Order: sequence, then C-alpha cells, then structure tokens
Amino acid sequence: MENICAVCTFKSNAAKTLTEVEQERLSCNHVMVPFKKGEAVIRQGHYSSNIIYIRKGLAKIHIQGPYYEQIIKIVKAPRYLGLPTTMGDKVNQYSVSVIEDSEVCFIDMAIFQQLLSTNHKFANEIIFKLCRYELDSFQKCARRTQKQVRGNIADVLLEFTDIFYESDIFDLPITRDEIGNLVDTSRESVSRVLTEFSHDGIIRISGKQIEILNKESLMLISKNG
Amino acid sequence: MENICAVCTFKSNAAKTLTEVEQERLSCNHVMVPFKKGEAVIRQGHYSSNIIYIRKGLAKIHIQGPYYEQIIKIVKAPRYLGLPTTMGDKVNQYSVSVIEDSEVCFIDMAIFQQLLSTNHKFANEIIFKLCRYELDSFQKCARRTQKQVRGNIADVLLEFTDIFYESDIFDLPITRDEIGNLVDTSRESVSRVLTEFSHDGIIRISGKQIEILNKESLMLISKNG
DNA sequence: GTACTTTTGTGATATAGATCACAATAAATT
DNA sequence: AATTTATTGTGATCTATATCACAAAAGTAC
Repeated sequence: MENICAVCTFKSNAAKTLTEVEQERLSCNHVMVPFKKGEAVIRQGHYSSNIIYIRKGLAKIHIQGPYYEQIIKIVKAPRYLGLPTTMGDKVNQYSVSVIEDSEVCFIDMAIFQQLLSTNHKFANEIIFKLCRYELDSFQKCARRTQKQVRGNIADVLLEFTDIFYESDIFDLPITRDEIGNLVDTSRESVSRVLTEFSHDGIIRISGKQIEILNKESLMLISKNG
Repeated sequence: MENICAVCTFKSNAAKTLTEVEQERLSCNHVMVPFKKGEAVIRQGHYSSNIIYIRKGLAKIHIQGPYYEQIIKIVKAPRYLGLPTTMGDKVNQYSVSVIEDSEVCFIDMAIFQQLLSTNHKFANEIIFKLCRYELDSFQKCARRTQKQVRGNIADVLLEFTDIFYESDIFDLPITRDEIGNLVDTSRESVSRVLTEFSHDGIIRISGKQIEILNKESLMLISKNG
C-alpha cells in the first residue's frame, strides 16, 4: 500500500512531525503518480491547487526568462516542489520536469494548509526548508556568475556524482545543451570542456555515461576555474 | 513610543494578523535600532539570535562568493531580513547592510517562534513571504544572466525609480562599482553605459543624482538589451 | 585649507566564450 | 531497416565586455 504515508519510506522531515491521525489524513488526501523521464510536473502559467512532493527521482526547475527558458537548478527527491508557486500565487511561476523516472505525490492544498495550522512543528519544518532553499538560491547565483565555464561544469559533475547519484559512474540525465543552459554557457562550450576533461584523464565519457576518474582535479577546477 | 508594535505604521502583513495580546508581547520583546548608511545589520559568519525586520530604509543583501563579495539584491523596507539565515542555521549565511539611513527591529527569536506556533495566520503570512522571496530569486537570476549589460543597468534604474523611490529623480545610494557587482559587470562598463544613457537623453546625471527623462526608452532597453 | 582616499570617466587592448558552419553520431519514428 | 530528428564534436571567426592605465573629481580626515 504505497499510498499510506505512515509507512512511506520517502517521508519528509516535515511529515515525520505529524501525528498518526494527521498522517492518516494526509494518506487519504493525496495521490502518488509515477512520472516518466521528461514529463512536466509543474507548468509555468498553469493553475495549481496541489502541494507537490517528489518522493523519488530527479527534477529540473526551469523558468521562462526574458529570452529563453532557463534551468534554475536540478533537485533531488525527496523534497517539496513548487511550494513558492503554490502558496504564493494561483498560477505556477515556474516549471518543474523530471529528468529521470520519478514518483510524485499530489497533496490536497486545503489539507496541507490545515496541517500547517494545527501542527506548528510541521509548519516550522516547512519554514526551515523554505529558508534553506532561498539560501541555496543565493549561493548558486553567486557561484555561477563568479566562476568561468570550466569551474561551473566541474561543479555540475561533482553535484551529480556526490549528491544526486552518490557514485563515481553514472548516466548524465541531461543533454549538453541543458548543462549549458544551467550554467549559462553554450552547448559547444560544454562539449569542449567535457572533452578537455576527458583528454586530461579527469573523466571518462562513453555516450551518456560519465565516470569520474580524478575527483581531486575536478574539485581543484571547481575552486580555481 | 515608537517601540509599541500596535501603533507602528511600518507593520508587516504578518504582524497585522496578530492579536492585541500578541502584539503587546512583540512590543515587549523587540528593540528598534537606527542604522546609518553603510552599517551592517547582519554579518555573514556571525551568530545571530534575533529575527530582523527593516521597517524603514533600503538595504543590500550580499554574500561571500568563491572569489568576491557579491550583492545578491537590494531590498526595501518594510520586510523581514535574514529569515533564512536565522531560522536555518546558527550562523548567518549572508550579510545585510543598509544603503541609506534605516530603522531596524530586532525581535527575540523565542518570541517569534512562539508567535509562529500559536498563530497560524502569522505562520502562513511568513511562509507566503518566504515563497515570494524564493520566486524573486529565480526570476532575478534568470534575468540577470540572459540580459546584457545595458538591459541590466536599465533594470536597476527602473527598480530605483519605480520601486525604491517612486520618483523620477533620486540620489543613487550605491556606487558604480556596487551596481557592477549587482549586475555582474565591471565598474567601467557601468560608467560607460550610464554616460551613454545620458548622451542619449534617457537620463540626466549630476553626481549621485539621477533623473529619469525617458522611462519608455529605458523600458525598451530593459526589454531588448 | 591641505592631504589622502575613494569614486568616476574614458581610451586602448586583450580574451573568454559566443556564434556560425558543418559533419558525425545517436535516438526516435515510420 | 529506412528515414527523420535530436544530440554532439570541433574548427574558424566574431564580439561584448573585461582589464589595464591614467587622469580627474568628489569625499573625508587632519
């Protein structure tokens, strides 16, 4: 019974603060939906009336900028998605699409609000998370603009190996074009840097698969490049 | 008695949801401190145990990046400052300095937490704000990297005239260097663009004072440049 | 008022990375 | 399998903007 929050192994810290009765209420008022790679969970400009929680998988947050669609960041389950957009506006202010097969819970907005009202530990946990997210935005923003292409691409690789996959060998779920978009550079530059890393023996590339051969170098490039 | 929250004219939307008793409690547990232009309200790396609310004035949020201190954005009173940093960590994760003489309230953390717990409207209002701030970060980030220097500087001027000062003529409270830092460009480029705008009759510059002569052009540059 | 520091303007030069162009794969669709 | 479409690699240019180098103002301190 994967829909029973009480026994869900992907429970959020916030959900852990809920009483049995509250978890029961949550269980009865949410749906778990599997998403295939590439599918959109949240669409900018569309109405939304659910709180969305990705319990398994990887997603990209993207937003329509003045000239093109920009990937703001890649996020890993488990975490709430689109809180800002759901709590702040009727209309989604950005999009979220999964970049690998994922599992997403849709929680009834009214129930969520109710939980916020009745359980202040829950509310605190949510506030805590929101604070974290904003901090993260600040840091990413500063980093991205202060580093050059090599450093930023090293960062992306490190993020995948250390945070998203926790493995030295993995399949990149995004294209060069998307990496470029994410770190504000062109597809071509990503290609060039990646082959350069490969020539220098820092990574091994075969198709989508990447193996990190020399993480120290990568960290050095992240720091100095 | 400027310390009495009940009669404060700079009250936050969140504070407006409080009952009389709660406002009284807030009044007794906070201090209002005037800050002179340039002074730091929040210092990255320092401990903080207060919730900070700028009730009057203008401030810059800045953060230590990998290479230099970066201005993330400029914010206008009234608003909470450093919620992410205060609620999330013991240590401030970024700095805030006022860029004009301002008035700042320091609210006891425990009281604030208590208000969050006991008044869910208050908590909702805070969550709403946090959501807004994160959205704002996303949008600023996308804009800043997609536009070129002229467009970004036009944006800064528009922000000052429309949002911060609500006047066509105002004194820029930050240096060219700071503008450059804010929009990821060099001091020299800011200078050049500003004189260019001035030659084109879009603005008039005399020292720190700026007068917006042709807002339409500025908006066009913001859009296309 | 004088000295010192910070901020600003502007030309000359350098450069990281964009853009263009095209070929080569790889993946999806029929 | 054949065809179409999306993704990738790589060389050759181009360009916006950084950087350097001064000089002039504007502020601040003594």
